[in-house]
Amino acid sequence: MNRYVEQFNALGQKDRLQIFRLLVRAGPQGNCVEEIKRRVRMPGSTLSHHLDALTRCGLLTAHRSGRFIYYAIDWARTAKLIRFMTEDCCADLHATLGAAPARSLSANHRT
Amino acid sequence: MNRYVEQFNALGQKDRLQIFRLLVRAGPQGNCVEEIKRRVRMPGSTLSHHLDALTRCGLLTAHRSGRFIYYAIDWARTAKLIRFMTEDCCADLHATLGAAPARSLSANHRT
DNA sequence: ACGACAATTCTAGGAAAATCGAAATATCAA
DNA sequence: TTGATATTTCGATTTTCCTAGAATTGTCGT
Repeated sequence: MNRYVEQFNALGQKDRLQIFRLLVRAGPQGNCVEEIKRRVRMPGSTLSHHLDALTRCGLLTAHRSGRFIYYAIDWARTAKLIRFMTEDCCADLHATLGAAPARSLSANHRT
Repeated sequence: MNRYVEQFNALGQKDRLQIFRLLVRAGPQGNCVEEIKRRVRMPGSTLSHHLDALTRCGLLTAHRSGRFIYYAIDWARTAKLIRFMTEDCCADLHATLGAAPARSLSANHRT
């Protein structure tokens, strides 16, 4: 579960979520840092740290190709995170996704 | 999208994720703070801050009943977050959820 | 080997978050 | 109204995160 904490934490930051979504749209090849930088506009060192955070927690993969390093979504891990949310974490919700049942929370204390 | 950032961020902390999962299992009634505290074991003031964070970002609802304040999952909002992950954010994955397709990222540079 | 380019690591300052004891607020019961 | 219980707010400390310039590493072309 600690892995999930780190992943949620990685996505819980404006710039990093933006980067993540960008790479989702980039497809399996991903994008090199230069390309990402062109789109999100931030200093290289800052971007590098964000990419590192996303990679360390398993959301992205990185591989070098010549002078470029390509970052791409790690689909296996990402799928696991989603599964965690829908099945493990939100077991109850799983059945009612989208329905959002009305709660009835009036008179019930246990004393 | 900022709402989602806050929500991911809220879940990106060990204790808060634990609280969240606890409340998922607690069902629509939720639990009062005392009950939660008995299970997660942390000082009241710390717990209170975590509950506040989870509530402010829309993941929980709170309502008073006598001396107790019950916290429960906000299913509508939680469902929205999951939908964001599966549909909006991970559009590509949406089709292949659970399959975790093998990536082929070996020899493909664009230079 | 050298110069240019891609990206990371180093370093350090500032901002934000986590923590928790103590004091405050709210509700109930007698 | 007093005392007990439930929870939050206040205040202060510590830790963790974000940011970004400068220095560094790795790779290519010539």
